[in-house]
Amino acid sequence: MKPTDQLTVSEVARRSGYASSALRYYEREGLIAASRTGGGQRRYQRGVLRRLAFIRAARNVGLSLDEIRVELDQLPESRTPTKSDWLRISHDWHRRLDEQIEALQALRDGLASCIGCGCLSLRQCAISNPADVAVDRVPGGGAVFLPPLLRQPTAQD
Amino acid sequence: MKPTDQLTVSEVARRSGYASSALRYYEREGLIAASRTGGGQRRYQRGVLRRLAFIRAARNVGLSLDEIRVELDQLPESRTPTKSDWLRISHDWHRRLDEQIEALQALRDGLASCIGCGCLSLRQCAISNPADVAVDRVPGGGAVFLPPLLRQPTAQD
DNA sequence: CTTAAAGTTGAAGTCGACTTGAAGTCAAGT
DNA sequence: ACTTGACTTCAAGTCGACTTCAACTTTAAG
Repeated sequence: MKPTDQLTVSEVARRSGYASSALRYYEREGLIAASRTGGGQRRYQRGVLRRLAFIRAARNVGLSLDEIRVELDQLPESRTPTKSDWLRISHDWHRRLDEQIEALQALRDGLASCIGCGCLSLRQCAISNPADVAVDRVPGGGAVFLPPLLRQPTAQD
Repeated sequence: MKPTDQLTVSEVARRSGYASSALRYYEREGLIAASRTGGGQRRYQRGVLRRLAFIRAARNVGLSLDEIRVELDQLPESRTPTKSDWLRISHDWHRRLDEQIEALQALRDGLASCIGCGCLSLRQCAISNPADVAVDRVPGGGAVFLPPLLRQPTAQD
């Protein structure tokens, strides 16, 4: 096998769209791995690109790096996710997205009714008071939430 | 007029649902105002509750405090927003929410197609590569994004 | 062999929106 | 007058996900 799976940092950065500092950070966080040259430089295997695409996808869906690590650890080693792995995960992600969408729609619709009703005081306003939307707030402090911003798309060629 | 508009910090905190530290922070940031007693303690006017409700609503829609300050400054002084003020603002918020919803839907639908097509590699995946969704990225670094989490509802009585 | 580009580390900085802590002051009831 | 709880300020801390910096070292080309 050719040096095809001996990608340098800059190459992975370019192809994944992540900054090299982010790659180092992800490695420290245990999300990706790399071997080293004699001199101590990182060399990545091709598979890391798929892993990074997965990470970005998960971030887009709203998962934290901690959650992503758990998800990745569930796929033993570098085992390529099986069809059932992917089914399980994508179903979960789909559900998350649905929840986020529903929360936003409820908020938007509440706003629409506010426009109509002229409740300028916002006192009972569904927008400032979306209690029915943000339920499921876990006692411990966890929560149901809407996603952070949409991350940069992969620059992968 | 009775001391009705001489609310103490703890009272505003209780009725607005914001921590008193948050109220102090908002004051420093120029979002709300308070008068002082001889001894230097804050006394709020009733109107601050409406303002806080507005702030929470705006936060729920995804505005930053900076954006909210601009919005508030646009309403000269403590002028109660007129019908047209509110129409303008709520239209803007509605639009923002629609954008966020559309972005999430595109993401979700891309995910659905991924499940069907079995593109486990995620190479061309719409989820890791939602370029068409996150357009409008301003050159300067601004962006189009999805909202942060849904804030706590007002505890206002 | 030289050189420039690319890579290395650890520590510290950034951003937004607050919270926490320490140390001291005010307001109100008895 | 005393006590207690509410309040004050200013500085620093927090969280997540990275980025930036300084000071070196390795690699590859010429």
